[in-house]
This record gives sequence, structure tokens and C-alpha cells, in this order.
Amino acid sequence: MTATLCSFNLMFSMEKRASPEISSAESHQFIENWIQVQDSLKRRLVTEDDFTWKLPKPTSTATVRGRIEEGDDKHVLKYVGGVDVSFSKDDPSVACGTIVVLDLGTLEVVYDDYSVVRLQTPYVPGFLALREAPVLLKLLEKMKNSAHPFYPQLLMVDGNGLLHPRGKCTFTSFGLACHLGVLANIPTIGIGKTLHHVDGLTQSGVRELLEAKGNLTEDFIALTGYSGRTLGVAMRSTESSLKPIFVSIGHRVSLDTAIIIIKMTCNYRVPEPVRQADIRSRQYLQKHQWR
DNA sequence: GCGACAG
DNA sequence: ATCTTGTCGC
Repeated sequence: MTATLCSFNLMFSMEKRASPEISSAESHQFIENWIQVQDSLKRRLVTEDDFTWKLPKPTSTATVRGRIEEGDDKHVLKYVGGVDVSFSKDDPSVACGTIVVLDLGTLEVVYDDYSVVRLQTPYVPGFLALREAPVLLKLLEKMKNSAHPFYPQLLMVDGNGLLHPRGKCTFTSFGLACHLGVLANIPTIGIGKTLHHVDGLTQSGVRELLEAKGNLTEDFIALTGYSGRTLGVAMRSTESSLKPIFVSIGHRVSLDTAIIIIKMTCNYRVPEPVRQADIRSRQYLQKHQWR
């Protein structure tokens, strides 16, 4: 239905990114199916806090490192997961899906797992989830099926979450973080390292806002598009990093809560869970000479 | 018409 | 995502 909208957008993507052996007509068909998948998943999305645990005590100062209530694991957020996918430089179809779980108190990795696969699905802007979600979902289910004690209470995803552009390109309003969250029924937060241009938002526009606000008020600004809706926030996660990260809602976590949690996990610009998944994913491919 | 588009 | 060198700074 909405498939015809933004079709020029899709055509561009297909010509530049899709496998050469796939015709335009076939790609178009794929994308129409993808839109329907996203639309159906979107109906199950929860955009407010919906979890049983509580945030660690906002202990007075700097950190809560190593001081999270003992014996109360199920009621206090402790195990935070991070996922990412890296690719072979030689063969772009070879991908390594990675999941890590960190102890929120120490920010140490307590679990990691990898899965090297061949991806058949091309990367199309706006449809990242269709390419990367399957591998990650498998890693999550592996943990869940074995009732692993470190199964994450919350998942940080390398990629955007909920975006609310009004009008035509409605399909971009459902990023990888949402997609994964709904399918795995787990609270998720989306972290983007670059801005996905949507709803009138641009890099330069955000930069201006960030500079206008200066260091005077908050260390983050709301990302409000032409539609007037807040898609997420751009935030300087560290004093030293001028470049912001882009935080958006995934599933079952409010934006306010997401910001609080993100702040608890930032040793560097990128939150530790995502950063560790990123690093280790790349290392895994190289160690196994799976170039 | 060209360009722009998370990873 | 990946290809890439040096370099400035704590």
C-alpha cells in the first residue's frame, strides 16, 4: 500500500546496493514484503517502560560500579546486552553476529557469543533489520532456550530504534532496535553513530542545535523532525567526545529511561555493550581468518 | 534530473 | 559495514 511512496528512494538503493543478479522488479517485490513485515511488527511495539526490574540506586556520585544490590538480581537491572554485526572485507556476504552481556555494576563482559553466517539479504537503507536481525535473534534465543543466567534484561542495539517521521516514508519509523525487541520480546535501546536522515533531520541541522545549546544546559538535545515528533536524542555521551551518538527507543523502554541507562554505560562515546560487541565481532572474524 | 539514506 | 597513515594528546 505504502509501497509506492518513496519509490525513487528504493530504486536508488536497489541500483547501488542490491545484488546484481536480482532484478529491479524482484527487489521491489522484496521491499514490499519487508514493509508489510515492519508494519505488522509495529503494531506490537511498546514505547513505554515495561519491565520488572528497577534501575540501580542512583548512588550519590560518579558510579555504582560493583555496588549493585546483591541477591536481588531479578529486581535490579544488572545484565545489559549489546549486539552488533561485522562483515568480511573480502566477501561482504560473510557476516559475524555478536552478542555480549555486561554486568552493569562493573561494565565487564560476562558473556559473549558469535555466529558466522552468509547473508543473502542486501543492505537497503531503512531496512537494516531485515538483514541483521535474524542472526542476532538466533543468538538471543540460544541463551533463552538454555535459560542462561546472564540472559540480558535489556539490550542495546547498534542501529536506530523508533523514528516517527510523518507522511510518506513511514517504513523508516521502525529500526533494527524495535524489530529485534518485538521479535525477542525484550527491552531494547537503539544507538546510532551517524544520523539516519529522516523527517527532515540533517547532520548539519543537529550540529547547529547542539552548538546552540552549548554546554550550558544538557548534554543532549531532542531530535524533533518536521512532524513535530521527538524521534530520539543526540547526546554527547562523554565530555571528550564532540560527536554525538543518536539514541532512540527500541521496545519496552521509554526515552527518558533509555537516556539514564545509556549514561551509566558510557566509558567512551559509544556505550560499552555496543562497543564491546563491535570490537569483539571484528576480532572474531579476523581470528578465524574468515576474511 | 541529481542527490540524500542506520549498518 | 569496510578500505586506510599518521598524528595529536592524555
